[in-house]
Amino acid sequence: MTIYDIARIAGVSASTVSRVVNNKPGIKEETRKQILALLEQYDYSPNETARGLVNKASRMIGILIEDIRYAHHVDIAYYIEEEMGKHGYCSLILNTGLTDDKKVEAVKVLAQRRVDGVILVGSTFETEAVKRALDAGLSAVPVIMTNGYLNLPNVKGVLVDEREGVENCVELMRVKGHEKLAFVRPSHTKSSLSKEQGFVQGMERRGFKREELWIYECPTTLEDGYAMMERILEDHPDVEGVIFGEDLSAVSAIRALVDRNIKVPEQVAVIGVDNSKYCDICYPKLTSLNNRMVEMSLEAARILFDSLEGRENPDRIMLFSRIVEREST
DNA sequence: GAAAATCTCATCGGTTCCCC
DNA sequence: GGGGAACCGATGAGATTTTC
Repeated sequence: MTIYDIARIAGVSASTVSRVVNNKPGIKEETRKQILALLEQYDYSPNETARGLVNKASRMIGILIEDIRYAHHVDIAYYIEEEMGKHGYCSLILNTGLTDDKKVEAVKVLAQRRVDGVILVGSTFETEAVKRALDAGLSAVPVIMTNGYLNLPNVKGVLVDEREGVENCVELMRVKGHEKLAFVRPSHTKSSLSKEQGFVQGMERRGFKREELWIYECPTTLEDGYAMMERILEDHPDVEGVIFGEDLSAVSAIRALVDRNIKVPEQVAVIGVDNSKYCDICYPKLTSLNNRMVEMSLEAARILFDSLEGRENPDRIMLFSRIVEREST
């Protein structure tokens, strides 16, 4: 059912139907009522593709996520999709994969789909290849990056100070009496490097030298988190606390400690990052750095909508993380 | 003369400007 | 108040031109 069909049935032109659909003035009340009744009767719904041809707007935004299997990525997509949906925007969510090639390909897909705006989830999009792709294909639409930033005129970033947050985790460990600490970063992203920097600064403030620090890298899986904790215990049996760059590995690490009858937190304390749902379903419950994923997602959606409506915002907005203490510290 | 390359135009479903 | 027509951009069908 198109406006032409409605127009034919109503005995008016398509332009008259279009005016009624868009609540434009200049239509006799009687005609408006008749057309509205027909729209209702035939359950008319406008063809957004056709609208997009004229308005040069698709009412669709793109959300790029590196790996949608991660719980906190799903959460971010959920909140953004829901928030943008309230403003009448439909979300196209793409799982880009790890490599630059795939991320660039995803940017091209969004450009082909003529999305009105884009949200990039995570600092892993902070690469030269992605920057070039955005500049080439999506320079005319607003792009919001969560937990990262690219220096382009149409890009804005919502960042969380995870460096300071992890530094505070080191301080919490000290207050709780845990001196010998290890840090496990999830991968070599800008965000995880920032967390590592927080660990280094926190430890240096306590008199440790950079080369003395126990820093590891571990993929974000249950198996790898478990194996990583075993390795740390093997390398440093006297370890008193471990800070993981994300929650999933930290939860596995607690399991590895419990399996060895090592008391958490009395003998080894554990802290994660993300403050995800995993924190409450393990025993003891995991202390975690709340990097404010929900607020960051909502803020990204708000800034994107502002940009689409022509309202200005700063290029970068910084949110501050805070520790949520549970039983593992 | 046949095949390939190139060009032209209608089509889709809306919106909006101009005019009666 | 309301109709007609141009227009949006990609696509494909058909017409025309070029090449071998």
